[in-house]
Amino acid sequence: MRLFHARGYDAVGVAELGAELGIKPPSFYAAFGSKAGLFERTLRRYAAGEANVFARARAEGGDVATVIGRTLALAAALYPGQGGTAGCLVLDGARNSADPEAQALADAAKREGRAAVRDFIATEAPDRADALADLVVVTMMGMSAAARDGADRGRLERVAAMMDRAFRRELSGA
Amino acid sequence: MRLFHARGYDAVGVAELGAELGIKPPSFYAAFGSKAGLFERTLRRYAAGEANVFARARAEGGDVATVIGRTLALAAALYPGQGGTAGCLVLDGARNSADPEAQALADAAKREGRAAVRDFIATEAPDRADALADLVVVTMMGMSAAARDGADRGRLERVAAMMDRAFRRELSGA
DNA sequence: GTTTTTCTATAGTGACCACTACAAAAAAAT
DNA sequence: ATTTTTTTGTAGTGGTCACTATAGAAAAAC
Repeated sequence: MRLFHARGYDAVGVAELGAELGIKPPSFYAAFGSKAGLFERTLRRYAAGEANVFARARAEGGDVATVIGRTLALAAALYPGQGGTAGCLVLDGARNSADPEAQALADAAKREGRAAVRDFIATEAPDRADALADLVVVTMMGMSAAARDGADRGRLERVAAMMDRAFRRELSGA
Repeated sequence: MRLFHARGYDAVGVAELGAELGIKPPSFYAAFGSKAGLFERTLRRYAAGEANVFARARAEGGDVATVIGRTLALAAALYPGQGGTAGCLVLDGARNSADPEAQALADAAKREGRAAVRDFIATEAPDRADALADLVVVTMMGMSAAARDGADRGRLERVAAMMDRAFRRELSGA
């Protein structure tokens, strides 16, 4: 997971993935079927863990604005990463990949994440849920890209705080 | 330029670039020196043309809030692209590239663009210029990523309009 | 202890990568 | 018209990619 997260799907080879796991290519293919097979598992584990900042924010309760603000703050804390694993694996892991299978897997994970945010927002603002979900998703994509380009936690948190205010303002009615 | 923009630096080969230009590999290397050499030229042409939405927005005049709002609106109109060339070449062209030279070239272009925005914002809000520039850059990165993932012009313009309001609010003093 | 089965390592598959040596053709110069 | 220079196409360089055939080692069954 670390390698995919740090360098993206295409830039890491099967031999290197095997070395990280302590296995050789034949065992790799016996275990995962293909490079994309491991990527799919990796995405699943990633989205099921602490990287799902929206799920974590929602678990603590609160109204829509509170949960979204907490989501952005958690993303700002998470995205700088460590050991080169910056940004979000789902949002940027298959960016510019030449492999359509990897793109499709990441795309499905993104759609799932966006749908969860959209449906949650819809509980308070059903007719503006799409627009507000786009605002949140675009913000998270931007924060992930900025983190990948070296933005540290302080800068991301500053942006997250401004976006929290923006979201509250938009939610409460233009 | 079209190929780099549509698929990213790594995913397009020299043979294919030559075919697009109507030349064979040896002529390609005589003309550009290397694949990264063409990428550098491509970035320069891109940033010197209509893709530099901030320069275009600034050329029309107005105060900081007006120019930034116009910048975001122009980006929303440009980023959906055509023929697969979605998003911004500078912001996403070398994303996840395995070639450090391509990354460095894109990085330099990004820093240049951010500095221009920052310095412009500093003419009205010198002590908040960094934070506000981050807000603008993160927004544009997010819009570029969203466009690459298939967001159409309508959705991007909706986000741009909300971000315009957010920027105005932040600029006028939290 | 012998046999059978499962696993894994070595080594290599063809395909594609950025890049180039070389020779033929076109252009320029004398 | 001949020579020199530049340009270009053919073909191939070593390297790396995802992926696999085969054979030997470990483990399980009897």
